[in-house]
Amino acid sequence: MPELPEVETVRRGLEPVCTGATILNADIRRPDLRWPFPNRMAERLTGARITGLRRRSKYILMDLDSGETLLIHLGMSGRMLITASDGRDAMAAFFHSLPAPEKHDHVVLDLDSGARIAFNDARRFGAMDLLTTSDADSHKLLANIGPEPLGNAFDADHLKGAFKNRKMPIKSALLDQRIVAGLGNIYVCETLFRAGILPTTPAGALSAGKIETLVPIIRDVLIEAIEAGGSSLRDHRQTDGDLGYFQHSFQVYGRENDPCVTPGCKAKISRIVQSGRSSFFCPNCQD
DNA sequence: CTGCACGCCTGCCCGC
DNA sequence: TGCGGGCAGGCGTGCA
Repeated sequence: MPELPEVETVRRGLEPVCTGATILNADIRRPDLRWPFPNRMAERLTGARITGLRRRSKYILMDLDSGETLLIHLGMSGRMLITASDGRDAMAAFFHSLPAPEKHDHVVLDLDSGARIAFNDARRFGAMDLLTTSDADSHKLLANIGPEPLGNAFDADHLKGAFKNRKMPIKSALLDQRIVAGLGNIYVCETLFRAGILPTTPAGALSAGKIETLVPIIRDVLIEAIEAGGSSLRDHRQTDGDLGYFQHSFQVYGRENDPCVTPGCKAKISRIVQSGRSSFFCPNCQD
């Protein structure tokens, strides 16, 4: 599932073919994803030049020279597929060479670079919106998101404040986007394993020392996953269609009943359900 | 305010 | 081989 590292990987894949390119055609192939598309989205995208691609939490922000920003959320199964970015003459590419849209290609952008960007999302938990670039941070979906875990605003003091007096299990707290941006189920499980913290521990019960170790562990887990090109599981693919491979590095996620990777630990990985989501942990290494 | 259940949506995988 | 059910889960909504 696209969490922060996968979204960052997609952003990095899109950047070289998008930045500086003009959208020649926008094909909106259904009226909605999770929510209806904004009014006249195709018209507002057509002719706009892409000035940059940013990421905020799990959202991709495509800035346009029209003064608007296309907000993209991949949801659970969303992918951005790039095809035909081979430098051929753009018009020839349009009329002769681009592949037909595939199933679940809901929005297809043709760029003057000859690239075709297809937003493909089987489950349609994804979303798109167009917002005024200067107001992007106050957009409803972005306004209440916490600090970027790889940024300077994320530190132990921030977490201590967020966790204080909270009875919510640490698993849920780290999934709460208002506390820290971009973490999903996979990386929270991996983080808590590395930190030696049981997912059921009330956030407010964590010692200052544990919270201090949590910060660099969260950063390391995310950075390693970004460097590995994002994980994939069943749905997520990188922009070129290849599967990511951080999935091979999971130490607990998806490993129920498998042996713990800690040398000398003979325990098996457990799975419990918290707030309807699976938590994987080692009952011996985490407490 | 807090914490949690629910629904959205489809594909995949398992068991029969 | 086909089919039903469970599961995956980000995130907004609504409830206690």
